[in-house]
Amino acid sequence: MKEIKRSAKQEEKYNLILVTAEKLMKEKGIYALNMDELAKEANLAKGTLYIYFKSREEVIATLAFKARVLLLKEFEKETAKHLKPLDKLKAIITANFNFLKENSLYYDLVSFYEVNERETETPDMQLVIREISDLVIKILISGQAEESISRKIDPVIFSFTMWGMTVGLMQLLMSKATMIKSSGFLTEETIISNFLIIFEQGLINND
Amino acid sequence: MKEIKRSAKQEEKYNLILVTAEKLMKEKGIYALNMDELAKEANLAKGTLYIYFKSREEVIATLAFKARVLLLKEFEKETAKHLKPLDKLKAIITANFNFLKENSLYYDLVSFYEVNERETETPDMQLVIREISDLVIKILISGQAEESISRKIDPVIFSFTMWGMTVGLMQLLMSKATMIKSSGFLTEETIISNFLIIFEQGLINND
Amino acid sequence: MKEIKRSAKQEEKYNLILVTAEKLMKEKGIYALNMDELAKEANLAKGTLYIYFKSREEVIATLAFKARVLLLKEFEKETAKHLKPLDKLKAIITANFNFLKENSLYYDLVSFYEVNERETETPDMQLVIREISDLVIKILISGQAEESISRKIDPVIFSFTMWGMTVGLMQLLMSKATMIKSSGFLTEETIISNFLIIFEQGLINND
Amino acid sequence: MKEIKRSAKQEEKYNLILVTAEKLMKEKGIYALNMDELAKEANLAKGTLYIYFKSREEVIATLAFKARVLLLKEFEKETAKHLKPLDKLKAIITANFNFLKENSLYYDLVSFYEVNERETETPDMQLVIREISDLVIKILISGQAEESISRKIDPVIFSFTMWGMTVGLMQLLMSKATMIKSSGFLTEETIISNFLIIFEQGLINND
DNA sequence: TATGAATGAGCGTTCATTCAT
DNA sequence: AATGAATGAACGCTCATTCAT
Repeated sequence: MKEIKRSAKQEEKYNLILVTAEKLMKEKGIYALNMDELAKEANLAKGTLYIYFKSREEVIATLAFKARVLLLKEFEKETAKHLKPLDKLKAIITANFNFLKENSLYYDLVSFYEVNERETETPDMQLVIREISDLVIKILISGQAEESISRKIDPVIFSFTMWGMTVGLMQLLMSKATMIKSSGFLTEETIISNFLIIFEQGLINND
Repeated sequence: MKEIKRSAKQEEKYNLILVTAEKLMKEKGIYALNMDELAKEANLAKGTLYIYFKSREEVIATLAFKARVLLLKEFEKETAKHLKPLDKLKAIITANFNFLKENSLYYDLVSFYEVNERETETPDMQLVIREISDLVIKILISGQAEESISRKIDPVIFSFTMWGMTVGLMQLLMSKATMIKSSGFLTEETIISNFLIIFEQGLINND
Repeated sequence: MKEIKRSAKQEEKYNLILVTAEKLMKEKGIYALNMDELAKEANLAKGTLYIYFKSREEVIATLAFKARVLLLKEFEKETAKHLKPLDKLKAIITANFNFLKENSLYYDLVSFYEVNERETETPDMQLVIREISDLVIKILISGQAEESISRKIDPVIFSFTMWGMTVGLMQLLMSKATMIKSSGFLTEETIISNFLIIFEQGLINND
Repeated sequence: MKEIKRSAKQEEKYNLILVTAEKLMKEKGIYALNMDELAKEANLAKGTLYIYFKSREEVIATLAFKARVLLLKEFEKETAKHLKPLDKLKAIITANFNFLKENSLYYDLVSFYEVNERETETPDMQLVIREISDLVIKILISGQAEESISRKIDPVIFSFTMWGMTVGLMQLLMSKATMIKSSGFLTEETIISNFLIIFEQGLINND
């Protein structure tokens, strides 16, 4: 994605656009990003945006890509801290949750592309998802090898399932954030820990 | 929600708008619904739409409401077919999946209102979600009473968790539908059944 | 203007429309009058309005007519209280001001038709203006006859001039009402009395 | 008000819009100005209008501002031609009348903003009115100083009164233009001169 | 490369009026 | 006479994209 070599100055401008887009989206949401405002906020001409990005869509897609990469890095970092496969998987879920809390825009971006089948979903982007998927698959296989994780679960399918249910739960946490806060009973943490209980229980080998 | 009595003719027109909106959204997505096209496709004047619906938003909200009600009904019907709590819960997930397959727009609408905190989310609409939630809670409690389901799981939190992870998985199934089909390995059915294994394992009482 | 004989019931409905229109215009201004709201507020079908009035314009025109008649009556009543021609004229200006204060909508309506040359300005309506004009002319002539008012002033022209400047001043009073209140210096009363000084001085016979 | 420097070409387009708006308003009235027609008539895309003006309202406000400035300039020019305060004041009224005859739209615009308390009434615009007001106040004070004008009249209040009654008279002249012409008796000139007689008589010092 | 003026299709909504019943 | 559903032109405004300079 735009891996053409660029001068430092160009690189800078490219990043400026991205950073500014991020800032604006944080303020008003993904859909509200608009090229006029983006240009003005970045102190660039509108036309310039179109030199660096083919379309508004591409700006968003690029950011979504970055978000995924960041998420992947986070997963790699957190799983590395644990030895047991199950702990690694739980670490992914926790990392996911923390990432959401600290980068809710990034999370929106991940979901945005998850929920809608976009034409701009480039090979690059799919690759990252694939890597996340592979990470999970490897962990699961190793867990089955050491017999801590049930062999009933297919690793490839599981990586898919795990991603879906985790993202779904996070989305719900976000969309119901105010409801949760005002409930006086639910907290994000208890919801997550309850989920982890089921999740762990669901995976362990009982034979 | 528009439960004012109407003549048969009016009812017909009201439904015509809804059906047409549904059709258009199926073709192009929820966001793409636009009043010009809706009017033209329904062979009505644009102004007529505004006799039956206060706004574009209300058209969508009405459909979303219908979708939720339909889903609730489906859940009630399917859970009634089973006796064991765990089977009831699994029936909900399966019903969810089947509903998705047959009414993918409706499913989009459910998620749409799930993901975005809309102002048009009326008490009516929340009530339905509440009822779905209650259905799950009751099943879980009865499962814990008969000791088939682990007491580690909080019923209220679980109803929340279950909804989030299920919707998330369904969304992923939808957005990756073509990918799944072309994988030659994954099928929606195997994904669901794998999920059910984890789900069941995660809930059962091991004491 | 709609002087066709009507049954009492019809007359009642006709008046209901007018009264309701008046009420709505008081709340939101002349321009904001809208037939939907008018029908709903009067508990009539929209079509019914068009039985009694040819158009929205006619509703407004009718009310403007009533306003003028009321104003004329007021002038007649107030001038009758005085003997001296100059006092009569001053009474008209004061009456005008009081009328404005108590019936600002009616005043708006008078100005509305004064400022814009409407096609709906019917002979009836012009007649009332003519009568107001005649009232002023007669007073002026009598003042000139008794030599209290300068003969330099042409009565017919004066009736025109007086109407223009008075309405103009009243309009300004209305449009600058908040400014006047907040000035801490100007009051409507001092403005009027200052005007009356000039007015009187301008008319009296100095020979 | 849009005093940002612009290229000649832009200035030209800016003026084109204003000139076209003026033309259209002359044909159909202020209220009838509409952006579609304006764009078409000016051979510009609708969006282009919104580059130069924030809104329809701003187009009108800009024209109204120009009208006021023009009027003020006219007043300054005409008053400068006279030495005696009373002659200066009469010159203002005459200038007002001539301005009206030659720029009836501009006059409408002045009244438009006079009659309706608009939100777009910016400080700039108020300043001009203020300057007109100050011009009158100074003349009156100098007239009182040299004892040609009655001290009974408060200068500040008078500037208000004079503006109201003059604008009112002009409006009436405009709205009754056809009636006046067809009367065979009234002419605009005799109306104005009659008004001036009263006006002068009303102000002079009789002590 | 950079600019930013220009475009114009598109949008949701309003509302005076008509007309079949 | 009375209804109110239906009409559809009209409106102000937005914004992603283009392109001459």
